[in-house]
Amino acid sequence: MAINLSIRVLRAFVVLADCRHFTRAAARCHLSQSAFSQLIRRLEEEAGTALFNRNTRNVALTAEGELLADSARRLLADIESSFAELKDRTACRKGRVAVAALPSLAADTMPRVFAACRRRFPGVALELFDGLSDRCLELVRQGRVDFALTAPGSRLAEFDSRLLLSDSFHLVCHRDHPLASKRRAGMQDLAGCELIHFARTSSVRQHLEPALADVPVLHSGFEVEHLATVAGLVANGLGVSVVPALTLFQFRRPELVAIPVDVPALVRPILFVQRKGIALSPPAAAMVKMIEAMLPVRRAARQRARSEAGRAATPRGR
Amino acid sequence: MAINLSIRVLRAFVVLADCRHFTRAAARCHLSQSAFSQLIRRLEEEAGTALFNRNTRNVALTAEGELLADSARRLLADIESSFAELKDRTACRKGRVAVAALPSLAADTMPRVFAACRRRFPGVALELFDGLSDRCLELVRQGRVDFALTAPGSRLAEFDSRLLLSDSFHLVCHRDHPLASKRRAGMQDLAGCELIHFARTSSVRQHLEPALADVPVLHSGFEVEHLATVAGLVANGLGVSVVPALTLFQFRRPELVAIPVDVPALVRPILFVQRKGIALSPPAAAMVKMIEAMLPVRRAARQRARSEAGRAATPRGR
DNA sequence: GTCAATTACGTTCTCCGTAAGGATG
DNA sequence: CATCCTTACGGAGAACGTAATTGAC
Repeated sequence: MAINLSIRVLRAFVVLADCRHFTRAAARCHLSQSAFSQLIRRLEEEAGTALFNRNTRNVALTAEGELLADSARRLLADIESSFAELKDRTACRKGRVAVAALPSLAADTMPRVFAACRRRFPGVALELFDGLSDRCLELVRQGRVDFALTAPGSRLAEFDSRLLLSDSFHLVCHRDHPLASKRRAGMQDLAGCELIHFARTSSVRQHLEPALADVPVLHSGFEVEHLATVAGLVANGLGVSVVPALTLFQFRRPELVAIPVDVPALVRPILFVQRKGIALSPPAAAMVKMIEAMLPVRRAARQRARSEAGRAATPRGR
Repeated sequence: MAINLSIRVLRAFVVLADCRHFTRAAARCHLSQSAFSQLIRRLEEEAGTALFNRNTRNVALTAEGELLADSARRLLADIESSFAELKDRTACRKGRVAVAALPSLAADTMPRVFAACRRRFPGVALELFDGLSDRCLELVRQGRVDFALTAPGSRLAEFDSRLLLSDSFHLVCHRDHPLASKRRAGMQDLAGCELIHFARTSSVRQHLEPALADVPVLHSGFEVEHLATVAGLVANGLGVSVVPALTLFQFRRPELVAIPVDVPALVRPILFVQRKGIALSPPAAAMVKMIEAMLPVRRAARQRARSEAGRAATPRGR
């Protein structure tokens, strides 16, 4: 009673309806003519009626065959377009990738990733959300983004996550500051400096706090949210700050100097986070691959930044 | 590359998409859960992408799965309605039967067949064409009718035909006519009678001609086309006629008498004719079965007519 | 520890191809 | 009698079920 056709059978049926010749239709379907004959017979059994009037000389659709042929043609077109759509998505010719990232990554790394992605997969729509780690995780939780690049946040165990890179910290100060000539800095070097703090909610602050526990820094009274503000304050000699390497692009001004902080424990882990047990969509997976491929470059860039740090954080050509 | 799904697989996919539980979906598809799992895996291979995010605890569609599920639901509905339409036709719930028949059959036999057919297959549209045998055959040739009930005509070899019944002849005359009291008649009884002829094109005339070759009948001067005219002429004592049993319904008047003609060679074959090598549509085949089932009834009716013939051809109720 | 999906493996069954058969023009 | 569809039959591969395995909560 239940219908159990295969698409192959429907296609073979339509081919025979078109060329009205078993031998030729069989050849066109890459089947022996005998197999083709059996296939049509089975189809007719399933349909419960003859679909072709045929003898050894002529083959023509019956009225029922005409009816089914119309449906079959429509169905095949529909099936094929549906699968074409699916293939377009798996081949990243269509689709959408939404990413949440920390402001630092959203401002520098992700635009470069997106640019490469747009070049390679022009049909894929790209979306970016920038926010602190809790906001990033919330977007992942809601399924509004495919994945997030963020620091560890609350309830991280709800997600699948893995370490993408370990972001080191740099001391940034005015080039006229006493520390500006150093090639490397330790936490104790900050003793007596006026430190510009980040808001307590930021992951940077949360990483710095323990490391600064026993360093007698002077509190500048500034506790800002945006890196650009930090840069402005430091550039005007109102204090120094300690920022992750990934944010250094904000500090590439002639009057500023960035010095790597040599405290192995002081690193900000950047995680790749996605919903637990959810496979990435093909374009999202492709983007992740691109991000990972760009990571060595970034590491090299970090090395370059480190070696440049002795002089000044000069703006990179772009 | 080419798609080779079966409907079963699509249906299984939709079932799983609906109930998001392999074991239950497998049961609903009457498959072992293992077979079901493999089936989904094969589908995903064919689709080229994961369709479900799943672990041992949760099953949910991926974005690609959602896409395919939408298509699949639509496709299944389409396929099922197409096949339902086909089943309706094979089950004679829908369809059309067109028949060509000689005027005698079209006026009496076919209406009764059609009435029975309409009762039994109310969804089937019925069409009737009445015409002489060449016209009937032409309609069959053009495919405008499914079959014809007719006398042998020109180029009969072009068709598939078989004898449906042999129509005997009756002498019809006014009840005051000298022959009216006979129970049976031979050709020689017509000697000296005024005979009302049919048009030369009619099959009746063509059958009578040879049998009358050596009978010295008087020619009435009438040569008409319609049986009702013959009946009118005979009823008014303007002559006698010899007509096939199937036309006797035209002569059921109190003033008329019908007497069977006992000439074995004088029969008019009524053929079932269809296009060569063309299968009948299901409702047409059903109608043919009904016609054949009604034939014994007709034979019985003919017997009844014969036994009534001694008295008068009294009108049957209706 | 239990429930559920996957994997392994032997069996069954479908489907194909070769070859013989039969019908038609 | 040549062409072309159908039937017969044996083999290859797909699909199924049982049972063991893995994984999640």
